[in-house]
Amino acid sequence: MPDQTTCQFEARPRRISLAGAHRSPEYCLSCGVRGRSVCSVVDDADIARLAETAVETLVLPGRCFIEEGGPATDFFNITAGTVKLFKALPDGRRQITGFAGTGHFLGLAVSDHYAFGAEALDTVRLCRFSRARMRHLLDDFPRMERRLLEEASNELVAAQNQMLLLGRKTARERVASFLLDRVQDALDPTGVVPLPMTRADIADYLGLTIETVSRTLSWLRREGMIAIGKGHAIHIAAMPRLEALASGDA
Amino acid sequence: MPDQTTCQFEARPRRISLAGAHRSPEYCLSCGVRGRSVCSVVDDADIARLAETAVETLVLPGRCFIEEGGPATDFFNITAGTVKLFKALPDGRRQITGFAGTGHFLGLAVSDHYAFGAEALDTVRLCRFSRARMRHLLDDFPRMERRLLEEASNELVAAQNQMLLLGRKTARERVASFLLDRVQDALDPTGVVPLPMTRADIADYLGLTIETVSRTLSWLRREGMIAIGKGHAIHIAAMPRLEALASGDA
DNA sequence: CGCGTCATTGAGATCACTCAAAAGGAGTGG
DNA sequence: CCACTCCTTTTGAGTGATCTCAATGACGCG
Repeated sequence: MPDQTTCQFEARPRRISLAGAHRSPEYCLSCGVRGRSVCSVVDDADIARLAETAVETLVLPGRCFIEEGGPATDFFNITAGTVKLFKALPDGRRQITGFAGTGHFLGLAVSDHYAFGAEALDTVRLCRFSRARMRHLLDDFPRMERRLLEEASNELVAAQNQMLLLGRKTARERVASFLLDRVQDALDPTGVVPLPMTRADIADYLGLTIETVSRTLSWLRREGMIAIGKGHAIHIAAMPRLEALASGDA
Repeated sequence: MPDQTTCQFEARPRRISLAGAHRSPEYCLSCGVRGRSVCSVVDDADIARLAETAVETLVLPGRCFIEEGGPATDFFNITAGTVKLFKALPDGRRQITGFAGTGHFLGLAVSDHYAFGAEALDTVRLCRFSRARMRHLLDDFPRMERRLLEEASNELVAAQNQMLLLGRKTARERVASFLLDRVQDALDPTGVVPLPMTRADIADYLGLTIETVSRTLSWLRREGMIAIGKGHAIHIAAMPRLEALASGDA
């Protein structure tokens, strides 16, 4: 079982390319994530610059690869898997500030210390950029900065939505909002929500307890709004009712 | 009395410069806010480009100048006063997502609709940039984009802190955190916190009710941690105890 | 002085939390 | 294949922090 208290780098880093003395750009060119991430703004011709800057890293489930308060040495681009971002209080209370999936960019910080921690939910693959190398990259590709600004803007909007949720919504509204966000994120029109996170993670994300999350999901099931399947998957049975609940119209 | 429900543009816009056919750059050159805002990255030589892009606007206390969900037509740079940013639910519940003061840049959004509303707390002066003009400005001054990215990063960190507060802190911890943030913001080492906002605003910011905010401030006073002065000003009497409370060490 | 708004304080209600126990699932080893 | 363990999830009962409702007090303004 992964130890949640020790937040160590248990990753296995290796260079993107293993062939030849130079790191090859083929990896980036064939990267399925490129279209969805900051990397998309770098042309094929310049991709070598990108490839030689990145280090591929694998993070095992439950492992922490960003330690809250630790020195901010790297930026990360997630190429596979899902991570949770969180902040903690000295007595152990936790708030998950977001879940970051494939294509997400992590580590934006003016300070030289990370303001949050990051832990892998499942096996996560990511590209790692040292701060110094990233700075050179941004100097050479100003379009990356624009793209990062877009991403940061989107995250700010999400953060504001989450503040509304945490500050003003009831437990039922929070869980409904969460499920809808997830189904949006999964781009699955059938209404099946994959939940790679535990009840504890959902609770820490919604500012609730495990018990309240569980009770609320049971209530949604009894009300016929969702169906709870095997293996952490939930099917949304009454989308309009759930949407009304999530937006507080109920 | 300002009507909070109608969120209209009650501002009095006028061009920055009134002298001559061309808008003069003197306004920006002598602007006391320039050093603290995105404008600082534009050299004196190029300041005319900046000046001709901005429109000075005055917003009266209690007036809304960004309507949540309305078309995102402009960006804003606050040159005087304080505004509150908020989101609302259909039934009237509100969450203030932040207070923005002099030098702050508003309106970052990828969407063409504002994700939040903004209302003046006191008389607010701001520079207004249309989206189209702003885009040209960013094309010409890439350093502005970098500066905006820094500002967005800082706001993200603040948003994450606020999520921790809203999701996991008690009422006492929230109020203590709020007072400390304010004193930090005011750069006043004497520990006097100016509070230009009402109890209702504080409550909507901290995810509490007016009554709880009031009760908690009274409790802090009884405990000797603060002194409540005239005219919405609070003096912090026991900084270390307040800090311990805010961080959850109590 | 009288009015409206904002802030404080009190009493009771409620939603979510805490504590506790049982049920469900996954992995391991006999 | 089953027994066993560990962990997660669910459900129940009671508590408590915060909310709601209500009244009073303080302040500014015409």
